Amino acid sequence: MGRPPCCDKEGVKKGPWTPEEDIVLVSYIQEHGPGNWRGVPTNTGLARCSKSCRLRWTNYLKPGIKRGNFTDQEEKMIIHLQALLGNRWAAIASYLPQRTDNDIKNYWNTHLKKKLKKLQPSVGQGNYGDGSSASQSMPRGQWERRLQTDIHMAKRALSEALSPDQTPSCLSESNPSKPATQRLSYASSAENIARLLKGWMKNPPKASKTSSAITQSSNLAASASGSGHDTASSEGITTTSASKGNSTVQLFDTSFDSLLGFESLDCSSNSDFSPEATLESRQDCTGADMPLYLLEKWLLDDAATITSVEDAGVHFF
DNA sequence: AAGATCCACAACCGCGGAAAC
DNA sequence: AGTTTCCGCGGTTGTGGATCT
Repeated sequence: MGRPPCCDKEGVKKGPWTPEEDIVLVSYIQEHGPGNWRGVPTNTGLARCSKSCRLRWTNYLKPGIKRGNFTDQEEKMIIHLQALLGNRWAAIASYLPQRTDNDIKNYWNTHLKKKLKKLQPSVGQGNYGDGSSASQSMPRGQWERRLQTDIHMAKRALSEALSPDQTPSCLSESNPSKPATQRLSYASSAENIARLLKGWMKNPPKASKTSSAITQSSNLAASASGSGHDTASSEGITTTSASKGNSTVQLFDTSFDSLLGFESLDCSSNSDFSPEATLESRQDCTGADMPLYLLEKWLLDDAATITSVEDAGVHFF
């Protein structure tokens, strides 16, 4: 039995997140780290359920997330992995570290499904249908390989959990003098928020009280996230003066003081934080640029093959 | 120009597994 | 051992923007 809904209590806000909420959430996570989601709403004062907070973080605010514009490489990878794993988006997402399961799922449902249907009229009968057929009619050998994939995921998660300071080498090369996790984390959070603010600025809410703070904040976020790519700064947002007596402003000053702990994170000076550069630099260590036949081989072959592929210098984990 | 329809994506919902009690 | 609680996952829905009529 599943548990009853966690968010049926009164006063829980639903719907799109506002920049204010994002800032509060990111600020809190910056301080306490992700996890213990139940405590997030109470500790932050957010009128959101814990689930919503977790979702917002994992799907949107979490550092290192790349959004939109799936490359051909990514697309092929998703198609292959979907055929192998079925609709197990979290597992698929683990091979595309910059993409969230939700993003992949959406992309599959909105783009790839149709694309494959066009290409293969008999798609419903094969592996490239909706994932259920892939997993349900999975032969035993393939099921075992799937299990093996799960084990690899678990191993990876475990090693990450056991070594919080350890990050993939590609992420720590840009500035060896600072903890890579922190550097990437906050820079990317700001980047994500800046992106959000960009959209928000197009249709700012009527409450002018916060808009000046947000405007200021967006500039801060934009500056923190570096320049030259898709951020609020590229939209030509002007800085407006914010009244220091305004409590809202103070809130955001505080939030961004906190957030801009990452102004010391050196992200602005590192042009590699542009989405494109980040992708490229990461591909070196994620295996995203790995030839697909190797990937398939790796997924389909037995453990010995995995070892040999890794020995050849290809490391997913 | 206005309304209808389509599309993409963010967010919600409910379930299952696992940990905590 | 049984129950409750939490987290994560996959399916689905709602909404806003884009396109079409």
